[in-house]
Amino acid sequence: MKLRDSSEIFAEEEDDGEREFGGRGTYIKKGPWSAEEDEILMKHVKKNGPRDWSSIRSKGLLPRTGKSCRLRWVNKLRPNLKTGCKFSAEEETVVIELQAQFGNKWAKIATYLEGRTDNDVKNFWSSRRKRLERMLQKPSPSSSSKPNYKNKATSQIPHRPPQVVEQVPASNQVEQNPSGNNKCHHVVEVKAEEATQLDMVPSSFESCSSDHTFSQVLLPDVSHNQVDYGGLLPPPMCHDLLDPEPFGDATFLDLFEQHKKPGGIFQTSSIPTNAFFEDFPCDLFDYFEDLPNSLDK
DNA sequence: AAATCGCCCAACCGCGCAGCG
DNA sequence: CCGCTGCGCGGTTGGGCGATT
Repeated sequence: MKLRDSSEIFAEEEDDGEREFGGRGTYIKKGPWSAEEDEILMKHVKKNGPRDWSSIRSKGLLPRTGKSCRLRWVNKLRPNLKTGCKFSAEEETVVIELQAQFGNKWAKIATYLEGRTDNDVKNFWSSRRKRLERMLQKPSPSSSSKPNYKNKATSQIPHRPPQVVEQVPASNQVEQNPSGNNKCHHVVEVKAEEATQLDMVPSSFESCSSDHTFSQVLLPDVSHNQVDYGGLLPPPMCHDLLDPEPFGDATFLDLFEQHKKPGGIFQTSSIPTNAFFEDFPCDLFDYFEDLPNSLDK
C-alpha cells in the first residue's frame, strides 16, 4: 500500500469540512491519526529526534499541532511500547505503590514501567478508580445498573472456590514462607492491600450478616509494607485510603478503626464464607487466581 | 436482534514551567 | 523584568467495542 505524502494529507484536509484554523490561518487537523501521518511523524523523529514538534507543522509536514505530534509519538509511535497489552499484576502493583508515594504524577510513575506511557498509567488508574467509586456507592436495589448478586439466586452466582481465598497468605505469614519467592511475595502483599481498599464498601458492611466475617488475611497491617521499593521511600499509605471524599468526613482508616472494635466486622480471623465475596465482581479477585501452587500449602 | 451498559483507550484541552529575546 | 513560544503534564472527553439485558 502506497502511503500518501504530506501534501496529499494537507490537500485532504482542505477538502473536508471539519478543518480548524490555527492562529496563522493554517488549518489544524484533529482526531485519529492515519498511517500516512504516522509515517511522516516517524520520519521526522528519525531525522531530528523527538523534539522540534512545532516545526512539523511550520514546515508543512503535517497539519497537526506540535502538541498533537508529541503526544502521538509518546503514546503510540515510540519504540518498545507495550501497546494493546493489559497491565500485568506486577505492573499494577508498581502503579499502586508509586501512586501512593507520588500522587498523580503519571509521567513519573510511567518511568518506572518499561513500555508504558503516562497516558497508559493514567487510564489504568482512572479505570481502577471508577470501579472503586462505583463499588463505594450504596447500591439501590431498584436503580443499580450492575447485577446485584445479593438479589440473585445463589445458583446464578459465579462461585469462587473457597480455596482461592485461602491461598492468600497473611502479610505477616508471607515472610515466613520458606519458598522465598520474592515476586509472589511482592504481588500478594500489595494485592491484599488493594483488596482491602476495594473491599471497603459500606453497603457490604450493611448487607453482610454477622456470620459473614472477613478474614484478616485480606487486611494486612499497612505499617508492615514489605514491598521492595528499589530505593524509594515506602509509601505511608495508599491515597485512596486516606481520601475522605468517598466516605464523607471519615477516611477509610476511620471506618476501619470503627470496624476493628469489639463487635466490628474485622475483629475475627475466621475463614470467610463465599457469601461475602459474592458481593463483588469476579475479576476483583483475579490476582488470587494467579498465585503459584507453592502457596497452596 | 436490538438496546443498554460499562470499560478501555486515543486524543484533546488547559495550565504551568522553562527558555529565550 | 516581561512577554512570547514551545513543551510537558494531568485532567477530561468521546468513540469503539464487548458484555449483558
